[in-house]
Amino acid sequence: MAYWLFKTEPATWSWADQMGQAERGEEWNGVRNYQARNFMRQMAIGDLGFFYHSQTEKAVVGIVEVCALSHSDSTTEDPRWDCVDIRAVRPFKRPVTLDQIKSDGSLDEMVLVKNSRLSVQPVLPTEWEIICELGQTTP
DNA sequence: GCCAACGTTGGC
DNA sequence: GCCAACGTTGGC
Repeated sequence: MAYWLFKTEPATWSWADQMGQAERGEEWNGVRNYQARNFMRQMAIGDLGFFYHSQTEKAVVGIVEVCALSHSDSTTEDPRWDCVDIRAVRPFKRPVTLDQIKSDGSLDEMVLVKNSRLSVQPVLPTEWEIICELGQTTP
């Protein structure tokens, strides 16, 4: 099983919105970047991901699970763009801020730090554990 | 609101 | 196939 990170502007699609979809899950559509798309194509059912709020909040706020494999993005006719579906698993007891991640020392190699613009990213198992611990949340 | 970083587009 | 121009994103 692999770990990922999904980034969103909370004003557009927030953790509350995602939670509202409950078990059904929701398309992670709107991605128009090849790297991000390719990561989604690699995802398997049951893979876990961090849900990250960019801009105003800049924090990991919850854990999601991939519940549908990559398929065509319903928001475009362009056949190049695919997306997976994800559903909320649980919120972080305490959101983990970008500041915390940057000052931790052991998370400097995270894509979130090195390439802040990539909206779908892989996360290493060690990074997953550290951030779950910071968020006081079971991995 | 600014700007750096990065990705995409299009002309050559 | 290269590269300049442009657009977008996200942190500050």
